[in-house]
Amino acid sequence: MTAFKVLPVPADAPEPLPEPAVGDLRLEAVLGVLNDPLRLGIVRKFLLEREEFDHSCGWLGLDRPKSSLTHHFKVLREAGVIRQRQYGLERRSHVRIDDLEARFPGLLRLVADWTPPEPA
Amino acid sequence: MTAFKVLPVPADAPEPLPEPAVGDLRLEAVLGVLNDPLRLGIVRKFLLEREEFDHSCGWLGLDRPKSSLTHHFKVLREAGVIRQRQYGLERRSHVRIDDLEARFPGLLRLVADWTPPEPA
DNA sequence: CACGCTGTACGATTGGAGTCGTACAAGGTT
DNA sequence: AACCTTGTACGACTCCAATCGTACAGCGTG
Repeated sequence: MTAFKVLPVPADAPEPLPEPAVGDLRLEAVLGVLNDPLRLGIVRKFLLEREEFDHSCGWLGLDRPKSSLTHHFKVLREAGVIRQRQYGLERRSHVRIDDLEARFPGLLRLVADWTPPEPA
Repeated sequence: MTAFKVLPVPADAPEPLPEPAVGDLRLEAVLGVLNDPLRLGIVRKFLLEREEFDHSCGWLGLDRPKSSLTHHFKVLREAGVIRQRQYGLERRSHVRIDDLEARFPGLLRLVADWTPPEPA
């Protein structure tokens, strides 16, 4: 039913970092977090190009300082859009596809179909 | 096909106020405008309780100063969420259901199903 | 024409979010 | 242990958006 690839979570995976429960997801919070082209691009790339279990912050290859990326990933996690786990050095993330699809069906489709604005 | 009631526009209706064309609607702009509980409530009420052709600003019965409401309606219009026409004294608005459904299918369903946060 | 009504325009204030530098913590590697 | 790598924490700065008061414009009615 879900149009996006959901990868299995290893049994020995670390606990996710603090995040809102599915029932606590708020539409206005999710939308308020997806109004930024940078974050929209992050979520979109996670949806379209996911191959392994999940990806570290640097996998995106964004040309921004690390402290900026930390900020955006934290914002996405606290709104309930992504889940983060600590794997040794790296903090890997993935989109909470099932949760978002359950609460806001169709929303991720819009994000995946989003076209970034002209860089010019 | 559209799940929302679309009322016909009278032939003698005034021209709409300046607004983005359908093709120019931007997801990040629309989401960025719907991240506010007040505006989310406005659009939701327009979707659920629409009976006449369209409604004036005061129809909502919101307990806010007029200058605040003017601001929010303008923001919604400039993002392409609502269309506004000047009818003599009143400026009446309606949600651009067809346009939004064409560009971002399913988005209005999420807004209509939205539950306002606890006022407590 | 004078008044009332709807809504705009403008400006001031406020709070919050994005951006990023620097310093630091924690795990891995050799 | 020394070092590298990944990412956090904190703080400062800037900028934008929300809020709203006041003054005004436009239309309709008596």
